Amino acid sequence: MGIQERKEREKQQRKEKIIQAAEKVFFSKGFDRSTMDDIAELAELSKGTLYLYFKSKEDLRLAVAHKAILLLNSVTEGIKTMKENALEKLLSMGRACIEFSNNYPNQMKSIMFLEGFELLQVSLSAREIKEVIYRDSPVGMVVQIVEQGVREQLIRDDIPPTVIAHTLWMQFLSIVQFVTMKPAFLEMLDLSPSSVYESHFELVINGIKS
Amino acid sequence: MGIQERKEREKQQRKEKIIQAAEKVFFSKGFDRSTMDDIAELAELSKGTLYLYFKSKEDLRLAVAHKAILLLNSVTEGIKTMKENALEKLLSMGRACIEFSNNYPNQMKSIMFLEGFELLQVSLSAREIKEVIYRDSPVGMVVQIVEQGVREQLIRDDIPPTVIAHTLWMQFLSIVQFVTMKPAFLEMLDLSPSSVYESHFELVINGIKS
Amino acid sequence: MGIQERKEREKQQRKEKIIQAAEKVFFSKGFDRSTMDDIAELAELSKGTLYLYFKSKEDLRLAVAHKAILLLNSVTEGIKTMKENALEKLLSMGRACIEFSNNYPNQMKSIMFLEGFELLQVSLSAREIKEVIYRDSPVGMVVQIVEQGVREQLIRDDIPPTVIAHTLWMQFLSIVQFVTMKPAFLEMLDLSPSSVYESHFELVINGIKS
Amino acid sequence: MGIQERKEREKQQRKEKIIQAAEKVFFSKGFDRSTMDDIAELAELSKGTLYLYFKSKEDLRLAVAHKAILLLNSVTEGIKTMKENALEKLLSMGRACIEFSNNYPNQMKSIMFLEGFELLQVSLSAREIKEVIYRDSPVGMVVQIVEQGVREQLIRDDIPPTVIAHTLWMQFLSIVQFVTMKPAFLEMLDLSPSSVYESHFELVINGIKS
DNA sequence: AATGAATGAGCGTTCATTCAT
DNA sequence: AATGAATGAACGCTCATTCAT
Repeated sequence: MGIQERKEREKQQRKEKIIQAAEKVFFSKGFDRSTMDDIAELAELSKGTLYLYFKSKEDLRLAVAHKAILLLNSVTEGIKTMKENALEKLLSMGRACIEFSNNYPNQMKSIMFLEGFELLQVSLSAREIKEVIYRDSPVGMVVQIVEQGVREQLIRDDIPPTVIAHTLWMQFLSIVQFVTMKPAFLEMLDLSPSSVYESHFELVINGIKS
Repeated sequence: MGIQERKEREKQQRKEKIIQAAEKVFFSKGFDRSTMDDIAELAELSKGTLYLYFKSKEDLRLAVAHKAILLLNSVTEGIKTMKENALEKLLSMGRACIEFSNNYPNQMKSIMFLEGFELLQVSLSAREIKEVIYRDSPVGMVVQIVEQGVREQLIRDDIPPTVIAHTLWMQFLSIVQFVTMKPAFLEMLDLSPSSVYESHFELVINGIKS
Repeated sequence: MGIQERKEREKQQRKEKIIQAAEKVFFSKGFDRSTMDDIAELAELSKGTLYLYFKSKEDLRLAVAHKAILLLNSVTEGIKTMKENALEKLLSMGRACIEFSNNYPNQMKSIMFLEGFELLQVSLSAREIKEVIYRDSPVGMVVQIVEQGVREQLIRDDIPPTVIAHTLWMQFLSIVQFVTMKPAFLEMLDLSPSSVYESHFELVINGIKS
Repeated sequence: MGIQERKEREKQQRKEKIIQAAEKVFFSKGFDRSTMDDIAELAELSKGTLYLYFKSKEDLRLAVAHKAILLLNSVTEGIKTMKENALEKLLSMGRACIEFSNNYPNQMKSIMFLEGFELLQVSLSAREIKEVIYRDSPVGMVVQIVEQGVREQLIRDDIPPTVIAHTLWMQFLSIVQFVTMKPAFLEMLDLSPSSVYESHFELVINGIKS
């Protein structure tokens, strides 16, 4: 009864707490430089306890990434069913992602990290990557919107929608990365993050119009 | 005299040999997974000697990246003085970079790596980053070309040239990263690298036109 | 009453179940490589429950050994009251032990283990050793038989019976150990276990004759 | 020249020092309970240095055992060429081994340990065992002496010499084990080690006479 | 009585860096 | 200048034991 449920809930909370600690550590020091000790200390748990919830550091990395992707999806989900046309939807989605990036910077870094560079240096099988990372990747939604845009004759049809969508997504991630990871450059160039984002959208939307 | 010069030359050769060894090791195993032993063995020097030429592993990483950037610059340098218009120059530069990426994949990874994600996870001071990495970054040339394009009224002037240039460069790196690091996806989507690159150029050039 | 007795009986059964699980685990993986988790899982009990019945892993090891010794005693007990002379009894006892070793190899290993080498590497007080291990050791019976043999003038009396008995017992254990733990050598030497055992008996009986 | 030689000698001395420390630790606490930290501390070296000389803990175990066997061989070697008959030689060898056991108790324990119980729980291939442990095992010499005894018609020929030799050797080890590891029992039985040894020799020599 | 979550000391091994030669 | 032996702080992970429920 209630007691069972409470226990289960506490277990989930603890798991969540570990994931949150791992997020912070992974994205302040990088995955390889993070230690299970760091995470345990931040989670206010013993190192041994971590292994009660996650079978390895790699497993924890995966959990961190998956959670971030699900969170981002929950934020962008509503856009799918909106009455907007494809170009407006892409813009909405971009802005939603940026808002997400402001609200949950660690999670955004996590997504970039896992969709990004280090992927092939990781000891994940291709199956695991697809299952865990890409099954729920936001890029899927981008593909759908681009396909809608081609049907609406708003988006050029001379390039396959999947290519356009992946290109857009990668470009978007790169801009977020730029803004997030190199604030010093923005200052140097006397630019605000939002102006960079809007310029980016302006450029790419312009680029894909039919 | 001659003896002095020979000594100096030999010193440079040794330094170069170490950098070459480090390149190979870093980009076959990843930076964190590379050991100074690996590098020393490949350089046919003792581990202690490495520290005569580079004060730390991080310092060696920097040297590797800098060399790669200089090499890329040497490849793109000619474009600056060509008779082409800005849009043609951007395309030329993009294609030159891709050719560079094919000819020197390790060096290209190095550039992406150092201009990319991990940068702030690294124990470099902001000064060092600017000095070593950005002083010679290819993005400087992109800025010049975009400025030329604005003068030629080929490129939109409603967004500052530096923003356009950096956006282009980051987008370009993200596409190279995508093609290089995730070949499995290209296969899945039944796409060739060159078609992805050309689509990318098509989109972004279209996007920046005035 | 009945309820009390049933509870007591169930408690004993649980204890026995734990010992059985421990036997299996200890003798398939070795004591040090066995974990309390292994044992708990096999006993279908929680790890914490193990500590209700045994105060430590070492305590459990002792219980396992003691049980094995009692079992061996039960097998050899009948020999004491037989009508045979001492030499015949020794042979009978040796053969009974070998049969025991075939029927209960794990238990035999346990006895060898605990009477053997590792003993002093174990955190047992001398008192505990005597109490638990030697109080019921089969060597006691060997002493009695040798004393009978001396009375019967079949066994030499120039060496104290206790010495002869312990020597015989240790030699016997060493042979069982040899046969049990190094089957590869028997194969190499093209020998069957039983021929080794019979040779051994032949030699030692011959050696102790008066 | 001299400098090279000195370095080499110091290296050997360090290796030897590590082996000596390992011997002490292994045989006071048992192999599994011994830690590389223990050994490093006793050797007055850092733990890392241990791995400069031995690639793993297991490798160190092997070195300890091999050294002990070689040392024992060096002590018994002279017996082979003596003018004694086989029975006298066996006695000489037994006494030499006992003297060895007194002078080098750790090494003797090492031999017993490695020829003894734990052998098959060890992650050594059969090849390694033969190569490292048995290639030089003293049992080989026992075989030769027994064969001589059969030729001299002093030792019974109804049991194959190899069986007799291995049986003798195992019995001998078991007695040494008894005396070495269980001194409390000797006290309890009011026996001196030497009387136990002599009784043992008396019994087994008597047993193998033709 | 029974659980199982939590602990934390400890393990074998690695490797960037130092330093005597 | 060059070496390579030595260091020691980490690392990911394990597991006997405890204790609140």
